[in-house]
Amino acid sequence: MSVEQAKEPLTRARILDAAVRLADASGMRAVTMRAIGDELDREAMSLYHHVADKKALIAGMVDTVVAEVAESGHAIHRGDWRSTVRDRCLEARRIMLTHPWAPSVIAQQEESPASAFALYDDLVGTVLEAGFDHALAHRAIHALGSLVLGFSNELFDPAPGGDVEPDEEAMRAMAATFPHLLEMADMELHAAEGALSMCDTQAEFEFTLGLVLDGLEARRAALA
Amino acid sequence: MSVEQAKEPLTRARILDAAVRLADASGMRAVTMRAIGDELDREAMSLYHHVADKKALIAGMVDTVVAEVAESGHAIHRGDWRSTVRDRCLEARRIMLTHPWAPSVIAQQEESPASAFALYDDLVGTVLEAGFDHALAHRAIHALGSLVLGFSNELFDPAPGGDVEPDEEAMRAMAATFPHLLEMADMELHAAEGALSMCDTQAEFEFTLGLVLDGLEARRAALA
DNA sequence: GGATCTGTTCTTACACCGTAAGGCGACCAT
DNA sequence: ATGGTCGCCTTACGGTGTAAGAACAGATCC
Repeated sequence: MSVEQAKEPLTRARILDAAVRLADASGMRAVTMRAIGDELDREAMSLYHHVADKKALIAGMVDTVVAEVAESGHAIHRGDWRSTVRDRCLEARRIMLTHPWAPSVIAQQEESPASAFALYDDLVGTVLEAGFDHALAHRAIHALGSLVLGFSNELFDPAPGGDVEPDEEAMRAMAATFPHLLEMADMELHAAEGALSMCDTQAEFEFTLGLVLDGLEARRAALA
Repeated sequence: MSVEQAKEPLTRARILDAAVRLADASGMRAVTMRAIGDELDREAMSLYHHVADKKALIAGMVDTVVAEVAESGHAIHRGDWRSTVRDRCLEARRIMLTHPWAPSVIAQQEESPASAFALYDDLVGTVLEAGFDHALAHRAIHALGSLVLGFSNELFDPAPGGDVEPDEEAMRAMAATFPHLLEMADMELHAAEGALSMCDTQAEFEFTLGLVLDGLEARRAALA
């Protein structure tokens, strides 16, 4: 019996890690105090010594993800502001896609996660140096932030893989009711050449990011 | 006893209405089957005859809000595509603000709400008529959708009213760690002249919407 | 009239959730 | 030894979604 090795002690960090892992694998529904406890081979109530309550735990999960985004910035090459900011946004999105639960959870937070400050400070520094004034920098932050957070939420992907054989009758009814939409879907599906869905979300994200960056550059040039 | 008037019968629509009302007033946490039942003077289990389960109920709530956005379009004046689309987006955002729970709940949906089709069909029709090709129309949809959904989620509002007397010491530490951010906050707070927060979210939304519309117009002009 | 059927509502019950309250053993300074 | 602190566990409670079936209403047919 004395062979039993002491269990790794519980830590806030280990708890948040387990929670994030659970959410990544099985969604937010699976993140319960008891499930996290199981993951770490402890009882649910033991978590409360390291985390105030579930709300704090979720805030911690958010902070973990935002910190991951902030750190991803340290690796990227610093060129002109446009490509620097572009790369950061692409990284941020990539990370969001590895944590599909994150955007909607972030949207529910009532306080900014602490690690967001470092992220934003860096971003603001980059654009100020490029000649943005403070007002434009501020707006840039909001524009880009909402883009990264909003784009994971696809409200519109009418043909998500599954329906191999679309119901003929329903299709005809749809075509009558939503002529433009069906026409567009037709063209885009044809252009996609047998892709699973008509939406290539990555391309659409990059397109929109381009729109926003172009617009910011135009405003910056107008300042000078 | 015979004076008792028959209770209004339960309906899917009445249930969804009550649920939305509850969420608007007290947040999603308050939306429980029992609470909805109370609101309608029924038992919780009675709801299940009109709604498959809670997931379906929430999908119905989303559909109600999206339908509200779709209908808000019927009233607006149809001018050039830019102002038409702009007005629709502003209306959509206004409606989102009356249902603060909606964006994060919409983000969790795995299927497009049915009423989104009418909304998008109308939007696609507007821009096609203005000379967009199908690919550009498709991207426009995604760009604008993510804007409306993403912008309610403010990740960044560092001074939200409450802290009247910011801790001097903490302030100094922050200034050392996040110089650009604090400088910007200073300038913007001064410019806002005693506003509650440095962020005027409506102005920031309209700014970003302008960026996106400008960009789309440039792409459209390049097609011709 | 009564009997039957059909669709709605209510009763009861259960498993699971977050977490309040307090107990128990291992360490550590006195 | 002794008392204190720290980390973890046990028990228990009220609230949640919902499965199963009973109770009730009104329409339909004899």
